[in-house]
Amino acid sequence: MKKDSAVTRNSYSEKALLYLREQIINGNLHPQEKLIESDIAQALGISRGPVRDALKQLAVEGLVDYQPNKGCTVALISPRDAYEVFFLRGNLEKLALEKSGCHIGDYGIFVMETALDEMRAVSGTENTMAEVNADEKFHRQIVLASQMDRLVKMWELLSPLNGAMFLSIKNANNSPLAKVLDPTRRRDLVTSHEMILNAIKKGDLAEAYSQLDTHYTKNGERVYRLSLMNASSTLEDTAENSLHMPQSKALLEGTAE
Amino acid sequence: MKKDSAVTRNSYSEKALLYLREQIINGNLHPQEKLIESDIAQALGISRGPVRDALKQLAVEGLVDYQPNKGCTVALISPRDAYEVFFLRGNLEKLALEKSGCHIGDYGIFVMETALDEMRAVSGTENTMAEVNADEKFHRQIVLASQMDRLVKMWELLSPLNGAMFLSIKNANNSPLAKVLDPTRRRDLVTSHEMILNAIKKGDLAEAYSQLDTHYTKNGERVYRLSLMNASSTLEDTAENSLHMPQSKALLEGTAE
DNA sequence: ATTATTTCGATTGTTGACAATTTGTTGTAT
DNA sequence: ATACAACAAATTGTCAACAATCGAAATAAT
Repeated sequence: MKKDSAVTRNSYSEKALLYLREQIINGNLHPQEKLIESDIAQALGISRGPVRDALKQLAVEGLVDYQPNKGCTVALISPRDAYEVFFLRGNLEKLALEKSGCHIGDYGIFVMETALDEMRAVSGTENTMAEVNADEKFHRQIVLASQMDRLVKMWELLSPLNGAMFLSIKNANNSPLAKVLDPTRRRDLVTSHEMILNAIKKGDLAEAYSQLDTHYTKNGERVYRLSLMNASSTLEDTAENSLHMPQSKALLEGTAE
Repeated sequence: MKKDSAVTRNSYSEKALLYLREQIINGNLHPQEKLIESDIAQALGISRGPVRDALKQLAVEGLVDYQPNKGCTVALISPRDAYEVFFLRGNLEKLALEKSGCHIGDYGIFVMETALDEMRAVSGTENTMAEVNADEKFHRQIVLASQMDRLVKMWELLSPLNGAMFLSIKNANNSPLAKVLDPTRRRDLVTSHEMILNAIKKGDLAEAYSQLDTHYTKNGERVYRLSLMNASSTLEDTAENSLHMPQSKALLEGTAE
């Protein structure tokens, strides 16, 4: 009777949130597309209330733009945004490492290696959602080790956006140019995480900083290149869309060494 | 102010949000006190919908704890939480300074000096809310100079909690012990900000870092001492505090001026 | 033809009622 | 008395209808 697991027993608000978040991250809903509460509610077979809750949460996460009395649109993630998210995520993780003294603990290490295995497993497939989940599981351990609740919460707030950009990289891979880049990227996904983990295992804080920097810097550059392709191919975009990317070389220098 | 139209025409959700946030920060609502949607709605003369929205937002800000199907309580801010908020705020500002190359701009400097004047003005009074506002105005310029929207948003998310702790410091000043500490604190409020601003004016990034660190460290230690006092004095109030919202039948309308 | 004004449709903001869930209470059996 | 089940009260979650607002088409004015 009471066996219904926590997942099945989610509230409608939660269901709508998960549904919309996945739809956005998977690219089924396109940037700047209008999100109409009644339509979403009808599609999910629920009423507008829970949908409104979900949209507000998504607005906090930055996946959705909200304007009072005007409604929500799927957020258009500019190269600038992407840079910021990677920069913040990376630096939050560096702060977490500092706080934990670069000590994750046996269980944490175990989880990270499990996540690495998952990355290797999906490395050949097209299952981007699995990639995102593995990546998140890996990095989450770094943040959790800080034992700072607010830091974790803050980091989690950036995760959906991070996932969205993961996906946008994948979508760009449908273009011919990207096909070439893809294998490189997939290899990097595994190896760069391996190098991070190794540094942490050694307890080498400076090295871990450095690996985190290059990891997020690479991602930043990838998204930047992607945005260029998008800009040239599809979007006859408005000027504010293509905000110039900051110096992509020293993307994350921060307090490292 | 001149934003009269904007303020007056705020949505009920926004009004409820501002009202509740101020009530919590001012200490009129006590930690762990249950927040019952119907009561708040009735007190404000509106319905539960907007109140729910406000509570969800407050939960994101960390001023309120939310449990599904159980409702909201005013967040109990532990010394640990206080430490984390100061730590994060300080480090976000350091990141911002780094990004701006420690260059705030003429207007920014002007605003910061204005904020400093406000601090000096209220230095002798009991107007803690004014202190909070001035402090916020000062530090916000640092963050804005980074020109990183996400960073600003993230920093703003911490502001309500920061304000709440400001206030809790003040409340503790009602105790006899704190009376001694108070003048010191008020002097520090001005001087420590002066030192931060001077470092920034010189463009001395390292010095600014250092001043920010000591500033937030001092605040952290203050809140920590406060928590010790609270623990010893109000020992028995953990379990059953008052349950209902006392005053303010129509306090909501008071926003016009 | 262009600009200003009005109307109207679509969408969000708000509400009060109802359903589901949690919590406290009462009664019963051991 | 204690533990446990059924019930009752309080509170949150959801819904469908209504009101307020925005945007665009239609109309009028210059």
